[in-house]
Amino acid sequence: MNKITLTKSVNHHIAISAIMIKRVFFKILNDNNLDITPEQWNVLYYLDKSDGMTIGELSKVTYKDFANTSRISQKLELAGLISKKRDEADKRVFKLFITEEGKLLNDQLHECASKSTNIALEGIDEQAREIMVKNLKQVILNTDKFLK
Amino acid sequence: MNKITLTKSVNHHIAISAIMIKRVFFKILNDNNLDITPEQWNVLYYLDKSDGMTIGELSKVTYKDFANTSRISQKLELAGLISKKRDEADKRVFKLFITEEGKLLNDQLHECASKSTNIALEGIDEQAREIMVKNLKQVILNTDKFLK
DNA sequence: TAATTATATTTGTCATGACAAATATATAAA
DNA sequence: TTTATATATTTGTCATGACAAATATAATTA
Repeated sequence: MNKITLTKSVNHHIAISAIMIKRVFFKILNDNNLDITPEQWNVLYYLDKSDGMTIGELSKVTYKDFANTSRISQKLELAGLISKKRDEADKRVFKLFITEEGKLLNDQLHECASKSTNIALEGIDEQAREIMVKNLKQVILNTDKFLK
Repeated sequence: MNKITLTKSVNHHIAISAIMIKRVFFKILNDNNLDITPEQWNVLYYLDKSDGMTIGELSKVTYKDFANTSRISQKLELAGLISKKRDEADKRVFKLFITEEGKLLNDQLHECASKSTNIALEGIDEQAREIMVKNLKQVILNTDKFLK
């Protein structure tokens, strides 16, 4: 039987890279006394771009399930970074809005994200980065298709 | 201020790819009625290659902390897939050994891992895969250095 | 209209990741 | 030798991810 070799496996290196990048981001957030997680930032990021998204819409763009997005939103609301409003037309739906405080924090978080990108990608030139994104998009497409 | 654009961010695509790949692997495990997680497999994988590793050694190679490795090992032991033996020379240390049952399962898991690789990397040729691994290794190196 | 089905969100449970604190044993220093 | 320090592992807590079940409201069908 053919055994996988992790030291050569793309999948494995993606997994480890993801963990390490998250750890770096965590550390930077911590060093800046920002009490928020990368996942929570993700939600802030999208709301800052298009305010009023629903939990469901956010779930799709963040590739998380409803349950997690729901809980992350609860925490952000509790922290005063977003507000939840029930949709009048469809009362099942919640729309989420970023608060002023959320916007301020979001700007700081962009700085942190930028820093962690610089750290992670040091020594990898622009062209190589673009190719990485292209191939990773392909991976996401492939896996998405399989899971449908 | 310069804001990040997630649709172009390498970091972001690594994170999403990692989640999606794990989900695919999970599904394949499930479809094959294999009651194990990708992380647990990771430990089995290493023990199958070099039996008798300690929790600490495993932590290093799997990029997890001692706490998680400890708990993952507990579950594997409970499932009869590995056994833990205290080191005679240094009684703080536990050495882990894969059982026959663990070896059998490990072979099946290699099949599943192979399947999920094929799914994730469809349409990406061998050369591109090698470049991906090379660049991801660089990311791991960079982040590792920063976290030291 | 009443019953059924679909959709949006929430809650519960378990595994994992981060991190701090606790425990046990080794090693080094006074 | 006693004390202090370092190392290996475990346990506790909280956030997140997967997944199933529950709840509320809409939309569809009989």
